Amino acid sequence: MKINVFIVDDHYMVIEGIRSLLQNEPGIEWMGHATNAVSCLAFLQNQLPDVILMDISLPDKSGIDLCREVKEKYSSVFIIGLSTFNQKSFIQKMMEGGASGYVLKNASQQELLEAIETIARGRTYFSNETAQTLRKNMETEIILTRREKEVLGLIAEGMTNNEVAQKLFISITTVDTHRKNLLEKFKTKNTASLIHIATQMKII
Amino acid sequence: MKINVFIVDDHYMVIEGIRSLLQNEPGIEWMGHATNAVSCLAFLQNQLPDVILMDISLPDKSGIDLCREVKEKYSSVFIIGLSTFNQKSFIQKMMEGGASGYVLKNASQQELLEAIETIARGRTYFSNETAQTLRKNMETEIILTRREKEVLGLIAEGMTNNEVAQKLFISITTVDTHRKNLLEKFKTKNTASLIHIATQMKII
DNA sequence: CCAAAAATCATGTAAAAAGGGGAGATCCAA
DNA sequence: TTGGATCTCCCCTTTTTACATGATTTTTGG
Repeated sequence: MKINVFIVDDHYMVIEGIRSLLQNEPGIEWMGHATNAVSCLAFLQNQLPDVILMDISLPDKSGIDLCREVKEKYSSVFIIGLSTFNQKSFIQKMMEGGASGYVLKNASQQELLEAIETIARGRTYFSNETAQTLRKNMETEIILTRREKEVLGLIAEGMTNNEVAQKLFISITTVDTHRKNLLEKFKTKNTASLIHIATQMKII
Repeated sequence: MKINVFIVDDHYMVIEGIRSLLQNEPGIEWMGHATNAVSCLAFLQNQLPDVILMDISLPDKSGIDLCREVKEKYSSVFIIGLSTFNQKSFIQKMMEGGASGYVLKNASQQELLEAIETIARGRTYFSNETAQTLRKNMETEIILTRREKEVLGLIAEGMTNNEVAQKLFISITTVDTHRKNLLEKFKTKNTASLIHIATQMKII
């Protein structure tokens, strides 16, 4: 029995690339593609693939959210995260959202096939580099609370504690506490490196 | 006469995607691909394409450097920058490196063809979004001096003025001056937003 | 419902950055 | 050779952060 594959990605070239890579594979049936979250969900109302290849960045919604949504509604589909970024925070989030694996866009045909076949069997798959990244950063994952993310974002925009406090209708000392906790979580000693790291990690 | 096209990109799927998009085009001859700068240069020693589609991020060398190098050696080839990032700094640098245009990876088949054909005729081409970005930021290009970049990098690492001064064997007040000038150039009012913007622009 | 996590607020001191203004030395290109 | 850009240095004041320590109130997940 063939594995029905669907892809969600806003990059035409990637869609074409994957289609081309999978076209002549006897074990795989290409069901089609979507370039955004909405049309993906629309498609799923009529047809259910076995495996969805899903980009983490989509125009209308993050792949992470879409992943969660799809898994809630259709728990039987298996999702493979797809991205050019080999970054822990994304992988982690995608997995939390219910993905079964993660493949980088520079994956070879073989790797891609392996991922699809492994995941269609209900197992998990990570491309080599990804697995490495996961292991390496597993213990250094930084989890922020909603409020901390909010404060961090405003600080990155150049706001002072005072301004953030006014914006969020809280005390300056509270903002200061959040800031301290952020410095603590990121193991940094000042705002400059905090913002630098957080920006690189695409948290802000 | 057919336009000979070559592609340099470390993402297999993108290569396949473009190949698939161009395969049945009568006016275009697919010459092959390279996944890194070295093999690209090796290829060019034997054969010279009319147009090279070049990713800005390659494993061994930045596309910007490769672009410059290729144009120096083979001034007759036209280069199209290829990227998922619609960011001014990249586009600008790629153009300075001698590229004739810039296309985003979510370009449609039509857009891609248009770009190749336009550029093969010696003209320049920008995808819609790209052109917009270019215009929008044309006047806001930020040029830093060597010393400023150096100081900026150290600040991003979490160093204080004092620490930077010791590291660079200069006075604290000098570092302070550089910092002030950086804030001025970036039109920011504190270090947090300075680092945020600079990091996003990949200056650090 | 209850414990844990998150968000809130406070006081006080020390350190660092922001903002303003001024100025000499060097190097490079027109 | 001269003017512009860059790098260097200094003083002073105010604002903002960093660090230490402690505590109360919501939220939230099991």
